[in-house]
Amino acid sequence: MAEVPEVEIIARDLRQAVVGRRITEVEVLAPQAVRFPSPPEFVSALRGQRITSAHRRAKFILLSLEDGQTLAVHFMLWGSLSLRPVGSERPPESLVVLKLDADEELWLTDTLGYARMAVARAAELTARLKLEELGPEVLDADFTVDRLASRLSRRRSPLKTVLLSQRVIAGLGNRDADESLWKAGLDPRRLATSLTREELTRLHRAMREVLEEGLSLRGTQRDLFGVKGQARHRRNVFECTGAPCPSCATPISHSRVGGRNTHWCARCQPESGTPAGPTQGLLL
DNA sequence: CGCTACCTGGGT
DNA sequence: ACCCAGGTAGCG
Repeated sequence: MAEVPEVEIIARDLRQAVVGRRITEVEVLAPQAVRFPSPPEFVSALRGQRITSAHRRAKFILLSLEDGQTLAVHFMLWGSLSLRPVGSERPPESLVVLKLDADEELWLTDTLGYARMAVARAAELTARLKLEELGPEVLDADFTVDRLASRLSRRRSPLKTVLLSQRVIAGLGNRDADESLWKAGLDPRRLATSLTREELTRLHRAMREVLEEGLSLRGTQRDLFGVKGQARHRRNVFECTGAPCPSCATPISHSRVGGRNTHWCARCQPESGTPAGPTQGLLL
């Protein structure tokens, strides 16, 4: 439920509503949600700190603290952050609660319980979370077709598998990878190294459009304030197995690629040859 | 590099 | 009663 558009929306909300505020209390309700340091050290590292900035890198949210440390948050599959007035009823899936200036609370919630937080000085955090090893951000202005081409040339695996690796390219999750490949008219099972220049151009454009659209609709989930995003009904292939392709009406195929659920249109995304591609189709 | 564990709620 | 999940670390 938490792909890059959803994470970016929360990061933007945090920049607006949480930066400049002070963490006055910390409650660790689920100790496994704190990656490092130990939960008691985590609490004392955060307590009293003012939050000075909020950024996203891949699917991490990074909150800078005034003493130079950084709080990292990762939602994994179903995690989220919510900002609510003190006294609001906390959902049972709350993992960590940060009280802000005595009047609001920031909740890390996750029904699956995989979401994680970590605190350390920037250099240590970068090393332990391997942030330097992450690939270029799809949404960055300097992410060019050339950059995509050189990143994809590094691994001989199925396109879908390579696109999901944040160490190759940072930006696509399972849903957005399937949607991007559909828009680009590319079979997810093709070797990542096999794309022509024209196909790379289509993929580059599709990836950026998919993420931008998700952002403009404010994601599929609730934002920091509990408002639902509108992107959830804008899927063309993801979890649409058997439904007609929006471009050509062929039933959408489904299988596992690299252990992940994968959905595509066998007609618009042929294994080889010169596809028409849904971008030249009737819809969207 | 590909597979599995991690965990709980909701869907089948 | 199963089964499965939009992510990732860690293992063989």
